[in-house]
Amino acid sequence: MPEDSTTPTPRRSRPLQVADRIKDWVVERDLKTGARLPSEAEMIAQFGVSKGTVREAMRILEAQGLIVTRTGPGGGSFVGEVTAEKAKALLANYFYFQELSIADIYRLRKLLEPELAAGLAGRLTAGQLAALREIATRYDRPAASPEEEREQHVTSLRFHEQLAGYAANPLLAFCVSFMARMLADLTVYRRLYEPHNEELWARGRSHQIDLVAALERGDAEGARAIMRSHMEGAEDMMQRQEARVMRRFMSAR
Amino acid sequence: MPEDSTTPTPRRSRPLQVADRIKDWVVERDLKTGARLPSEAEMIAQFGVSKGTVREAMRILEAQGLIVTRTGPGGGSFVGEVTAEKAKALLANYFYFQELSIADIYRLRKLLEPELAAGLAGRLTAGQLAALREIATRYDRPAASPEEEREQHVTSLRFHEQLAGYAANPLLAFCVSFMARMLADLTVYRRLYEPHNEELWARGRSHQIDLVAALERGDAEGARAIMRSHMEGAEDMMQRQEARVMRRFMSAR
DNA sequence: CCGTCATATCTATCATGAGAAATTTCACGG
DNA sequence: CCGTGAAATTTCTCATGATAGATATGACGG
Repeated sequence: MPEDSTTPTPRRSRPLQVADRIKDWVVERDLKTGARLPSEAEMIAQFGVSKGTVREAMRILEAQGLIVTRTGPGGGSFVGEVTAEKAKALLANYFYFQELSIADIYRLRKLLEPELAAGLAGRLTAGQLAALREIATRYDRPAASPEEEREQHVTSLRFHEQLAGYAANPLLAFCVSFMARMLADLTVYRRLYEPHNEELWARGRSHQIDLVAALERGDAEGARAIMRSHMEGAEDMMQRQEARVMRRFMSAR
Repeated sequence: MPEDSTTPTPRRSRPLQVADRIKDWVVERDLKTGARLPSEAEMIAQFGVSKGTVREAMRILEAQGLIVTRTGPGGGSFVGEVTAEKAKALLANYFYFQELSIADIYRLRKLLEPELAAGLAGRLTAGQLAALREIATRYDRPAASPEEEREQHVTSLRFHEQLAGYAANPLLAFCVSFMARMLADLTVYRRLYEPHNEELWARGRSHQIDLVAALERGDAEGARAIMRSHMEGAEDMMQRQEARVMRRFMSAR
């Protein structure tokens, strides 16, 4: 790898240095989620910096989801597992600047969702299957209003997020779940002249129900085929609408 | 979506609130990368909080890659595009806790890399093709030592990152590039009894060279096939070694 | 013995002000 | 015209103290 020796060493602020040392400290000792970190006062003494500097370092780590802090007796800072939610929010900030199109997202969905479905065939518990069925059947009639239609769309994406949550492959799970999240955060401007397509709605719904059945009977290739078809239908539906990604920070709130 | 009304309102610290308001401020005005934010003093007045609180808010936004700050006259805080590097580092923190296996990563690589290659056929400039060739031919002989072999492996992954950088689809580009990065950060413990497989090395190298040729002549399906084959060979190579993901924060340094 | 509520205590949180460090600007001398 | 250095400006760091919130403790009533 070509080392850029002309880099002017972009000065590393003290809070950043402290944050780095704490990260190293955690990794070296292989501290697990929930492990206690030194108190504010101890860090001040340990690193020889002021309280303000320590606090800024803590905010940095907290913003990345690496620690959590609590006040009160027994309080302090603790190693905190980065949640999928947090990771999605942070990653969404990146795509805020990237002008991502619906087509871009669906190009990946069409590759990943069928693979996810196939991998889940015959591996779900009765409870998981029931949860999926509950979501898939939550709306049993076509949307009566644009608001309701949007609600149904979000629910449908919830189905995919739920499904992703069951995957054994964490990377695949995250990618699929992230895409569903991005799509749910779209602002959809329905073309007024585009009539609501009831047939597409019915197909999408039965796809999800059929998919759950295929998963239940362990039919991997069937599940893959259904999902592939489902993705094509969904993309069609999105493309017919004039959808744009809402340009905003998802904000990790 | 089921709203959890039992959520005990997990108190939002003042720095977090200030960070939120600044994000909203940026999004509302649709400020672009490089746009100037109010000075520390102005924010203190604007939000009615102390300097420390404002600074903590800035560190939060900075940790997420959303702003950069400079000292001196004309200095201050500025809207800062989240870089791919930063996004990868933040996301890597998530997988630090997830026990990701080589097989998990390759399952996605086998799906995405061929697609990426196919989409690039006939779309690269002479300069881009030359850059790829330069990386692919950087090592013209089998590795003589374990260190050299690891170096070659990292260089090979650089090839894929470079390729991803040319993709038109930002999501696909990011996923592929991220996976290459994760693999490059692996700690590879070569099995001592496993002899270096010279044939696999030669195949991998010619794959990359053939791929560039296919891309140059606009042969999408050829590129896809070569990449698919290349992925299978690479996975084989990784699996033969005893590789584990290094458990560490990539630290966004 | 067990639950519940007030209270004490522990901890992070928030505020203020002084001074250091960095970086641009601009005047000055070569 | 160019380099050098002083001044101005902005964030950065430190120091200290007061405050608020969460938890544990213990008293009290059932």
